[in-house]
Amino acid sequence: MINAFCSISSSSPKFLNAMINDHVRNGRLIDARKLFDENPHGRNVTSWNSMLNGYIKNDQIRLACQLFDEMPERDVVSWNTLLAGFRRIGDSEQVVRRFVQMERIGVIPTEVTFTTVISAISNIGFEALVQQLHARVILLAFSSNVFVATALIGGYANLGDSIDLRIVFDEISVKNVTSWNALISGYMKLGCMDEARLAFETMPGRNIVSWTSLVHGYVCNKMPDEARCCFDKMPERNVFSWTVMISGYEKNGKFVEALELFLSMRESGVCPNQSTFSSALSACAGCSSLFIGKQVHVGILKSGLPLDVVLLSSLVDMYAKCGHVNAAIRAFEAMPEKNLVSWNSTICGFARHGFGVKALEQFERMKKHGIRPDYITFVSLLSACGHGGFLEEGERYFSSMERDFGIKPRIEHYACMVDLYGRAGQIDKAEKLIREMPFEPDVVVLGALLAACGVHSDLEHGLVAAELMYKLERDHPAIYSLLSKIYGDRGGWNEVIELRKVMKEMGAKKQKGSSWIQPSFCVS
DNA sequence: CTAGGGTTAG
Repeated sequence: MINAFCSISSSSPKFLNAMINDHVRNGRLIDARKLFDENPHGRNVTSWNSMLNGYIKNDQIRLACQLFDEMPERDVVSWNTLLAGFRRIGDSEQVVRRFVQMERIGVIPTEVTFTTVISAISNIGFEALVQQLHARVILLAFSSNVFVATALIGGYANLGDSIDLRIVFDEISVKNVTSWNALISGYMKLGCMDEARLAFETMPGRNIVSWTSLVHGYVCNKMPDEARCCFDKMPERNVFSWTVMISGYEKNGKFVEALELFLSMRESGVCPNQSTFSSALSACAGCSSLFIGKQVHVGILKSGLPLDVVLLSSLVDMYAKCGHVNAAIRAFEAMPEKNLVSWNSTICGFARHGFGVKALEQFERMKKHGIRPDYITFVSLLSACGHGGFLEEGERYFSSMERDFGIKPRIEHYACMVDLYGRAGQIDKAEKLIREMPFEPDVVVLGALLAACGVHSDLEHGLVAAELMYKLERDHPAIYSLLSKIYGDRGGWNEVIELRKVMKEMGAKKQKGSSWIQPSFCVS
């Protein structure tokens, strides 16, 4: 009896494959491989495919590639599986490359192939391929396939094409909740609020993802109150829904609301994950709440979640922004692997708390570690130079960013430079920079110039700056407070009185400085 | 045996 069983298991590919799949489903990769190796004669393409899938589902893409190369024969499923593997790790380039390769050697793609490729390129970079793949989908009569069409909805959403988005959706012969959800997300991404709402209301059945997509859509369209209203109506919430709403408040600058909601989540019994904690830390960073930030930190440690790079960088950033620069550095040093973001956070932390020299030193360390700076690094560096009064260093960094690092200065960088020149009293240089920069000056740039004119009581340039600012934002308080300061300095009291009157009429008020009051609740 | 929708630091 036992012998009979053994002979079936080793000679029947069907049975062998079922066993391999069972192992893979339960994460027993080693057992699957052992079974696979022990039955060299009972294997067919499907066994190889199952093994390939096993590596991919267990995030062993390298081993998967190795196995793929060893395969004696490959069918379209082998290719589809490999493509899915690259998509899984977000390697769109490999997906496209392998897809082209497979076509070249004459493997006929299936609906699965298109679903995988289209959804992989929807992320970024190959958007132009969406229409071309769509054309092939039409020719092969795959348009009505719900999987293919759902992937195409995402593709057209990325292209900003709400018309084709709808056409693709209408082509689906049997729509399901996933395709409706893709439609909602797509419309929301393009800012088509009414269409998204209508789709949500008319769809036959909603699930938790539909609700979460709607909430997320409101968040992305800067409507946090609408989002909350929808969030409150949800029949059930999971960690995704909570995280979307918490990070939504955070992204819209409603930091206290974000933290209050984080507290409610803890009371609800739903466990936060790395994203949730990360968003909570950002909210603490946003409102400089060191008190809550520390408690969130403890919560992370107590949760036992793996500390990934994203989470640890949020932690560094929180401490840096809350002014606890030492803790930021300690958290940074404790990171097993550091990335650009965590380096940036430390440089930014030094810069904004007046440790200009340390910010520059940290930048040098970062370069020694072989990390390439990005535009954010330079914003921090230039602002460090501004706060420290390092005019020459600032000029040097500014000119090196494009020359040595290929980073085109953005308007933020020009604003830093205007600030730098302005503080040094070189208002003409600041003005020249503004005239020559390839952007229209914005409120930040003009604000820096106005501030400089105020500090140095430069009436002539101050008036010009104020006039420009007036065109952008006629009731910007900086205009009036700074002009009145300049006139006041020079004893032009009639002008000051006149200005005060105008300010009163417009309701402009001098911006008040205030300290951050810690919200008086606790997060355990 | 292979496929689609919702979160993530500066």
